[in-house]
Amino acid sequence: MRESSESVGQNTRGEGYLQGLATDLVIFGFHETQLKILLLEYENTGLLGLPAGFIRDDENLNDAARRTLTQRTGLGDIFLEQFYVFGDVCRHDPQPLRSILVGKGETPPDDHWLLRRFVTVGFYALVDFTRAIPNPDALADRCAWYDLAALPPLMLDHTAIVQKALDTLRANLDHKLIGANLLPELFTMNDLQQLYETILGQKINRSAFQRKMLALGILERLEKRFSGGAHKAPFLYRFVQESRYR
Amino acid sequence: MRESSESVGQNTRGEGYLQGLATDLVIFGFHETQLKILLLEYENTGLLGLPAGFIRDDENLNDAARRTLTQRTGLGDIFLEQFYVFGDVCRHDPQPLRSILVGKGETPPDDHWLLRRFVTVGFYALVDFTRAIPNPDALADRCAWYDLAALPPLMLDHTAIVQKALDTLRANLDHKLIGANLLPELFTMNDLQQLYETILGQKINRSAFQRKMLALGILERLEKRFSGGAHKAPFLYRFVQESRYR
DNA sequence: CTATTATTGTCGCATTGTGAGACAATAAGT
DNA sequence: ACTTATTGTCTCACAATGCGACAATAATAG
Repeated sequence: MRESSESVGQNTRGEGYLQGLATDLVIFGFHETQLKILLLEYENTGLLGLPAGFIRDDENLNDAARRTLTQRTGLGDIFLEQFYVFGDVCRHDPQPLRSILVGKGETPPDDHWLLRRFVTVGFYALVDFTRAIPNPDALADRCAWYDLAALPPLMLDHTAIVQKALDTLRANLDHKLIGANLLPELFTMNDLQQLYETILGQKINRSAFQRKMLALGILERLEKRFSGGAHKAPFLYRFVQESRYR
Repeated sequence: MRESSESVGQNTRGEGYLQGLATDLVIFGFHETQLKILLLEYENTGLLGLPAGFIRDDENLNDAARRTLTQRTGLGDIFLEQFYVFGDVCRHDPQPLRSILVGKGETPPDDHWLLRRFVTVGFYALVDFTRAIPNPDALADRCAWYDLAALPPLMLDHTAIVQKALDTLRANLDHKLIGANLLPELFTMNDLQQLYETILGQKINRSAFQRKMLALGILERLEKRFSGGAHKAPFLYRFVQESRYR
């Protein structure tokens, strides 16, 4: 699939896209007891930022966000949801985008559409770390996972956007089936508990957690696992089919 | 205060406003065991719709929504929060807006900015029914309360927007102090319970509700009331100061 | 092959939260 | 004074939760 974003730089008026509106994606992954998010690196500028996207004239807002998600991860059928709209005037700072365009060898006019004020709709996504294939967009040089607990400074207000996404994730932990989207197909009860502890940032009682998760009736217990670590081999679990993806 | 929206009709290019972005407000009130919302009436067209607003070039998104809220209700210091962005292409239908402009004696050109596609940020507000003074905008003829349980057909996708706002209200009922914004300064425990029952659409056990509310420590009990109905006079309550408004 | 050791699955107990009913207190009307 | 309906509070049963204890078990050490 050809990425239309290849042209957003040369397309100085942003023709074919909604003006002044964008999406910012906080894409969560989970690996080795760490929550991670995908960031884009802009090498000639030293800037780091969230994956972002624009909305085509003839495209639904949510579809635009999902298109961007698929372009960055190679995955389509995963959890993705709006969480907040960032619309303060003080967000507007054309400098980072100008640096990025210049770093790409372009000389953007002062009224380039990407240098104007943008309102951005924040989305957060939950992806299986082992299945995602990070892929930069036309303006970025790399796309890579970063540990949420040791996040470097981000461009614009992206740090605040990440914080708000994390708050939303924590608030929705009980209601939505978050584990089903952040864990691989098969996992142990300990994997699940470590995920919850990492998201909430606090310890959870082991037996109570196990009891509660099993009582929900959304887990399917398989045969035991063997190769892994020392000591008693735990069961493997899988989410029952209807519980994935919402 | 002069209402800038007086000019959005004649201002055919929408100069000074963000293009293609608007706010829609679901303003909840509570009166006589009924949940109500504010609607605008457009007399020459038979149309009904939610109060909406635009965002100035130099204005924060949330401030724009609050400005519109104040213009419609006369109230500023009340609960107001984003709940969803409606950005589907199929929302776009220039017909209702055209009818409204024509009904106002204007002849909008086909490329009038109000007839283009709009993405709208949904906000919901909680107001004290007894304090609000409904006030229409420049395009509407009346602004009035409508019973949520018997809502007439609304223009565009406004019925779906109201439904989504109600879903959000129910989901947030425990976390946010919703009673503090929908009830008058002083109220009885029965008032509070009827509000919760109306929002949730189901009966609540009386003693359990009272026990739980008192345990939250957010209520201040005053002297008894007298004049009201027959039978034992209930206590009056008030929310402790810090609990209002978030 | 046996003992050690750490981890897992499960159970029991104490505490807390919740649903439902009961009762006395009370304020208006008869 | 009596009736009646509503309120504030209590008790009881039951469910949910936090916390510790226990046996089962799988890899490793001797």
